Parts: sequence; C-alpha cells; structure tokens
Amino acid sequence: MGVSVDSARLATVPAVEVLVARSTDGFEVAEVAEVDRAGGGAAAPHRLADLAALADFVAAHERAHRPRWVWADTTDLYPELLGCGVSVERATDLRLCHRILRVARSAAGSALAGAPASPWDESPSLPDDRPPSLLDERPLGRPTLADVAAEADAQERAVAGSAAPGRLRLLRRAESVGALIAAEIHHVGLPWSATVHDRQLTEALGPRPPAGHRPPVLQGLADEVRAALGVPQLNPDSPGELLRALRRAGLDVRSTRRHELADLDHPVIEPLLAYKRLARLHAANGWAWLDTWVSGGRFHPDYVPGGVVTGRWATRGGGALQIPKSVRSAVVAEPGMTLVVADVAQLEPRMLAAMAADPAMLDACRHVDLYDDVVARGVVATRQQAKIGMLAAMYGGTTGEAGELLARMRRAFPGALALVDEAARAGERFEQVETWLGRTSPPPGDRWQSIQQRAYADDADERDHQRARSQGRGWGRFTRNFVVQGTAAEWALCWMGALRRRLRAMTVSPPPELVYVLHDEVIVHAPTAQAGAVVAALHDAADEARRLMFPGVDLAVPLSVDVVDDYGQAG
DNA sequence: GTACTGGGCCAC
DNA sequence: AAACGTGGCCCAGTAC
Repeated sequence: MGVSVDSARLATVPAVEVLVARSTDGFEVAEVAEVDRAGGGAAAPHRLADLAALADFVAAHERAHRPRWVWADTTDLYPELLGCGVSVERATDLRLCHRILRVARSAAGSALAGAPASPWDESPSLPDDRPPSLLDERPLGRPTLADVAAEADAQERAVAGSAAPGRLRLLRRAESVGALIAAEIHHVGLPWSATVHDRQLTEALGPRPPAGHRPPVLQGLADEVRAALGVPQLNPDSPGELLRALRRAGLDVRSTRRHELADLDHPVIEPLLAYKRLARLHAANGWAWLDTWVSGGRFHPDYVPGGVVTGRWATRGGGALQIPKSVRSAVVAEPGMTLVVADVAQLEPRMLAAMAADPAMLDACRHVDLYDDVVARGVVATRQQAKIGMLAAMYGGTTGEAGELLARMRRAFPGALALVDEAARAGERFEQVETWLGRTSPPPGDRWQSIQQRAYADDADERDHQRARSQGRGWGRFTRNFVVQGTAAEWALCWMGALRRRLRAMTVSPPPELVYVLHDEVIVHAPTAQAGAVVAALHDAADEARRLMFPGVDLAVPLSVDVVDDYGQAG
C-alpha cells in the first residue's frame, strides 16, 4: 500500500524532509512537507518491509525533489543504501548533531541541553552490531521513528532558540554532509595499486617473508645493529633494550628517537636509522596492511566524522589519515581517469585572520603563500621563521626561537593574536571556548579538576602549585588550538559539501568521485576529460565555503591543485 | 588470554 | 634543532 499512497502524495505535496528509522521488521518513514512543518506535523508514517523497499522509496524521492533525509545515524543506514546503488543529496545525522548541540555554549539554555542523558548521547549504532532479536520489542540503541521525530524537533528548537542560529544551522548541515561523504568514500574507495605498492615494498625490504618473519633487508640491518653494539640477542624493536645497549656502547642518549640519534658518530647509527625507517614501513604500511585494507584495487578508508574533539575526522583502522608520503605513489588513477588533488595553503592561519577580522592578516592572506607575505612585510626574516611564528601562535609555543617570533607576530597581527591569546586564557580559567560555527570545547575532566583542587588545599606544596599551573597552561594550549583547528575543520566540511554538490551535478559517465579526504586536502578521481571541470568545481566550492562561513569578509583561501596520475606526484 | 600504557613515528 | 596542538597505529611491556 505504501507505494500508491506515496506516489499520490509525492505528486501533490513534495516532502522537504523525510524521517527514517529502523523498525523491528523493516523501516518506517514519515514525510514532512512545507505545509506540515508550519504545524509541526508529518504525513502518517508508513512501513517499508525491507531494504529493497527503502532503497526504491529513497530513489524515487531523490529523482522527484531531493528531500532532506533525517535519520539517527548515517553509519547505520547509508552504507546499505549505497550498497543498493542509491545515494542522497542531503541528510541530517541526528546523533552527530546531538553531540554538538548538547554542549554548544550558544544553545546552553535549550531543552535539549538541559535534558538528562539519553540514548542519543551514546555511540552511533552500526548496521552489524548487536543484530536485533525478533523478540526485542525495540532493538537496543536503535531509535524508533517517534524518537527520530522528537529528537529532530528538539534540535530544531535548540538551534532556533540559540544565540547563533545561523551558525549552528550551518554547522549541523556541514557535519551531516560530512557523514554522507565519509560513507561514500568508504563505499567507493581510493584507487590503490597493489602492484605498485608491492614493488615499493620489495625494493625497500626484499622479497616478502613468511608471516612472522622479518623481511631480508630488515633482518640484515638488525644483525648489523647487533654487531655494532656487541649485543647478539638485541631486539631492535624494544626501545628499552635498545636504549640500554646504546648507553652501554658509550652513547650518551636518553631516548632512542631518530632526532636524538641522527647526529651521533657511531657505526650503529646508520644501520639503526635505516632499520627504524623500514621497520615502520613494514609494520604500518607493509604487506599485512595491503592484505587487510586493499581489495578490488581500492583502499576503503574507515573515517569517523567528528571523531576528534575539534571536529576533525578520525579513522578506525587502516590509518587513512597517515598514509606516508613514501607510499602515496601506490594511489594510481584507473585507465582513462586522473586524480585531482587539492589542498588549502595554510588553512588555519587564514581561518584565524577571518575570525579575528584582523586587517593586516587578511591582507597577508591575499598572497598565495601567506608565509612569504609575512616575510615581505618585514615581520620576520625568513619563510621558515614565519611558519614557526605562526604555528607558535596557534599551538601555543613559547620556548626558544618560537617565543621571540611570536612576539613579532603579536606586533604585526594584534587582532589575530588577541583572539588566540584570549582562547588560551579562557582555557586556563577552565572555561569552554567555541569554534566559529559554535562547536564548543569539552570541559576539563575529573582528573583535571582534582589536580586543580589539590593546589588550593591547605597543605598544598610548591609541587602541587607547579603541577596545577602547568596543567592549566596545557589546557590553555588546547583551547587556543581548538578554536583554530575546529574552525578549519568546519571550513573543510563546507568546502567538501559544496564540492560534492557540484560533482553530483556533473552528469558524465563514469562520474567524478571524491575518493579521499585528509583534513584540508581532497582527492577527486575523475575522467581525464573532466579534470578541468573538477578543478573549477574545487575553486567554486572553496569560494562557496568562504561565503557561507565568513559572508562579507574579504578573505582569500587559495587552493593548490594538481592533476596527476598518482598521488605521489602531488604537492 | 585481554586491557592498558608508553615509546616512537606517521599525518595534518 | 626541537617545541607546541589534534590524532592513529604498531610494538613492547606490564597488570589484570
């Protein structure tokens, strides 16, 4: 029955939103038309028996008018839809948005923020975790359609009644489109040549050894290290053993870090550093990684949108955010296709300039290389100094050269520095800070509080005070960085969302696909003939992101774009 | 056996 | 030269 009712309604009252939830034996949906929204209502929910029915329903609505799909967890429903060949233009991920709105300072007075903890505060449900029993009245952790409707309503109210509804609304959309993108990238995967990767490994490590054995080159280097230190049984993978052996050999080191060893003059250094480099390659991105993470010529990154406190994405397995530069040439475009690799030059300082509306820094942003311009303005002498000074401003560096360069930055860009300095002071006062769109930093944890309280106790000694001060400064560095890193993450989400819409509008076959994201960098795998259009889409999307987040601010956010056959050639 | 921590190094 | 922010992941070592 669902189909005929649905078709009639589709033709006459287009839904602007459709609520979706799993039920005990299928799915439930409820359409919300513009006319319903005013009254806070929705069409009577109806049931869809299985995934195929849901996919048909979604596809029909996407063809007709692309409503916004409102569901609890993109990770729960969207991978299955993608598996049916169905994608959606817009969605709201209630779980991700709930987490943001619960602690958002600008929505602190809302009913949503004041409510006791609920299942919405828990982790997202995944499609394959805890398969629901038929006996369950209601699968654990899976909100009903009524729950979805109530939560969506509570979120709308929290945003509308907040101190910054426009920003929170944009943040909600950006976070939600990020969830769609993460699922889509996981689905399509990053083109990955196992042949090229295997060749790299064999050249560096020798032929692939049996499981549990060191590759020949690593084994040879381990033997050289043992001989040079005179410790035949040494396990070079054990930092403790290695440190003791180095000290017994007369090397005055207090760790086995590469930087501490690099300049020492001893026969062990060269084979040891080579061992460390290759052991890392073998362990993190070796044959085992290739077996586990690459299939059908694609690496399927498992992103976790909003997985980092600042709003950056995290990953769960596979290390998609740490692909070493040395193996990137294994990312190879398929025949007839090309990779369009784009990143933003110095995104974070540009965000800072716009947030603070610092005229001098916005002016410096006009140049493609912000650091070069800082030199040209006579603030510092070299590009490297400009970079160190700027990073010190955003990370809270104080020691040595960074401290002195920071003082120069403070004189040249007083507005920008005042913003991050104030964020740091707020952190030291235990206060929470906000990104530009309103993501709020977490409060310090219990352990943090207890250390601070100890410093105020009657019997507190100098060590307690020292520890509390040091911890306070540490939290200040966190909040200082939070506002900048978090705002950069928001800009990146807006950029990716705007890019995604443009790519979807390009009706070519095969379609250009967003296949990789790395904080402020994206890769689009596109037909070679479409490379120019994709480059244009990237720039237009960046301009849209700027307009969305900083309307009226004259901020330049230049992209660096490369059209390449493999990722190793980019950058 | 599993869970956690620290060392080290990869990315931004 | 390393330091300073956010992380992941692998290994060794230890605690349960």
